[in-house]
Amino acid sequence: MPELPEVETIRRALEKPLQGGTVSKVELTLPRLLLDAKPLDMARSLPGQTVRGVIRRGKYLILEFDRDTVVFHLGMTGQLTFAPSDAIENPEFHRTVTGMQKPKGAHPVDKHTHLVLFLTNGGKLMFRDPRTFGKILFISGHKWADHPRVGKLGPEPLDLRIQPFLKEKKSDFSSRPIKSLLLDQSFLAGVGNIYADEALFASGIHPRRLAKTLKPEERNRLMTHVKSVLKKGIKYQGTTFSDYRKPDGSSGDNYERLMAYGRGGRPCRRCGTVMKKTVVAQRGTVFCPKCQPLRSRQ
DNA sequence: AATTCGCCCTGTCGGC
DNA sequence: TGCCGACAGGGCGAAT
Repeated sequence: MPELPEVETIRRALEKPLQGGTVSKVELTLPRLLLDAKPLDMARSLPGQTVRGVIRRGKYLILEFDRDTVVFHLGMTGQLTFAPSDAIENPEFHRTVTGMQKPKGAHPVDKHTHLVLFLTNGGKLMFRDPRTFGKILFISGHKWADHPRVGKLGPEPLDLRIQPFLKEKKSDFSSRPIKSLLLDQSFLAGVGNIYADEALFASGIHPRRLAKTLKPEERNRLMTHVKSVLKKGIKYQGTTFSDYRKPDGSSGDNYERLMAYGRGGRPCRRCGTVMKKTVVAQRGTVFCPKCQPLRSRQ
C-alpha cells in the first residue's frame, strides 16, 4: 500500500513532467472518489490552470494549480501514472510484476482508471485504483492544510526532531499497542503497515508492547528507526508487492530488502528464527519472536 | 475520552 | 477446471 516512501517517490517523479503543465480536459469516471466537491466543479475549473506545485504531506499527494488544489490519497491500490505525449499505449502495462523491467509506453484507460487529467502539451496524468479505497479532494484555493483530512495529520517523520517530538507526544504513549500508535496518522503522518513492521523489527520491539511501557531509550530508538526505514524505502523507490507503481509504471525495489513485512514463516534475516505472523490493530503483522521479545530478557 | 470494530471494495489465491 | 470463501487493509464513523 502506498505509504510515505511510495508517495514521495511518486511526487519526485511527477514534479518534472507536471510542473508548468496546463490542464486541457478532466475526465472523472468514478465520481464517488471525489470528496467535498462536485465533479462538474472540478471539470469546469481546472482546464486552463497550470501546475504550480507538487507536494507530499503524509500519504497525500497534492497538486497546486493556479487557483485550486487537487489532493490524492492512494488508499491501498491507487496508482498515479504519467504518460507523455509521445507514449504509445501498451496493453501489457499493468501486467508487470515485482522485479520486472519498466513497462514501455502508457497504460490504457481501463475500467480501473477513474481520473484522467489531459494536459495541453499532450501529456496525461492518470489515477487508477482497482479497489477504489483511494480519495480525490478538490479544494478551491491553496489552503489544503486546513482540510479536515489533512489538518489532523501528525508531523512529518523525516522533519522530526525526536526529543521535542517525544516530549510533545508523551501522552500519546498510552495503553494501546505500539504498532497501533505508529499507524495513527494523527500521531505521525505517513507510516503504514509495511514500515510500521519494519521500524519495530529494526528497533527490536514487539508490535504488541503497550506504548506506555516503552522506556525513553526505546522510544528514541524506535523513532530513529522509523526515520531510517522510511529513508531506505525512498532510496529504493518504494515497496512493490502487488499494485504500487512509479509514475512510469515500473516497480519499486524495496520489497526484496524488507526485514519483516511479508516474511511470516520465513527465517529472520538477523537470527534465523522463524518469523511469526499475527494480527495487531486489525492489521497483519510480522515479527521475530527472538529479536522482538514481548518482555525484556533480563 | 480512549479504543476497538465494522465497513467500503475487488483481484488473487488456496482448497476441494 | 471451476467455484467459493478467505484475505489483503487505510481511514472513517459507529459502537463499546
